[in-house]
Amino acid sequence: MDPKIQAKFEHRARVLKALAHPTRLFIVDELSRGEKCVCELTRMIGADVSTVSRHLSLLKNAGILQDEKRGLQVFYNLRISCLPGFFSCVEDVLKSNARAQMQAIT
Amino acid sequence: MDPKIQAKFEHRARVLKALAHPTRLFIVDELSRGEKCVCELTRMIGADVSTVSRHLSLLKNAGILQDEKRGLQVFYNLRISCLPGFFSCVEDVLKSNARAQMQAIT
DNA sequence: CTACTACTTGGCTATATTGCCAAATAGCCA
DNA sequence: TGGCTATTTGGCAATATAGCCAAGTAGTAG
Repeated sequence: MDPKIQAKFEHRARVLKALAHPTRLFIVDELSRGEKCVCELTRMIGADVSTVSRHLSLLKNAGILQDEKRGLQVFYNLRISCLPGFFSCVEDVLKSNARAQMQAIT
Repeated sequence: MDPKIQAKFEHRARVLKALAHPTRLFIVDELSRGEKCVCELTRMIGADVSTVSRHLSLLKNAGILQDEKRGLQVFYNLRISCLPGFFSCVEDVLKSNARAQMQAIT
C-alpha cells in the first residue's frame, strides 16, 4: 500500500481507537452535555479514579478532549462538536444488525 | 453505571473497534467504491491472505460488511452507506489536531 | 478422480490494552 | 508547616489483537 495512503488511514484509526471503548464513549456522551471534573465522571462510571484518568488522557492525546485545571479539580470537555452526527452512523449499523437478527429468528 | 446504558455503549464500542484499524479503514474506503473480492483486496493491501480474510470477517461480524460467494471468489461489500459523513467528523479531529500542532510550533 | 485456485481457520508468538493498587504530584486551607 | 483532596503516573497481571505459516474447506476444470 502507498505509504501516504497508509498514513492517512493510520491517523483515522488512531482517532477511532481512542473512541472504541464503552467507558470512553460514555465519557464523550456525558461531556457532550457540558464539562465535568474527573471526580464526577469517576462517580458516574464506578471504576478506579486512576482508570478513569487514563481513559481521559487517552482521549485528550487523540485530540478529542481538552482539560482545564481549576483549583484542585481538572475539568474535561469536548474539543469537537460533530459527535452526534458521527454516532448516528454507528446507530445505523446497530439498527441494521438488529433487523438482520430479527429476520434470522423469524 | 446503569447496565442498560452500559450495554448501549458496549454495542457502539464494538462497531468502532471493528473500524479502528488502518487496514480495515482502507477496506471500508475501497468498498465504498464498489464490491471487491478477497484476492483483489489482498493484492492492494500487500499482507498475507489469511490476515486480510480475518479483517474481513471481523468487519462482517460487526455488521459493516456483507459477503457473497460467486464461484471460487468471495465478494465483499458495504452494508451501510453513511460512512463518508461518519469520517468527516474524524477528519475534523485530525484537522483540529494539526492546527493545534502548528500553534505549538510557531 | 486429481489438480488447482480462492478463501477460511487453527495454532502460535509478539505486542497492545485494560484495570487495579500503590506511590507521586499539585493545590488548598488550617 | 502539615494535613487533606483531586488527579496523574509507575508497575504489574490478565486479556485482547494482529500477524504469519500451515492446514483445512470449497468450488472449478481437466
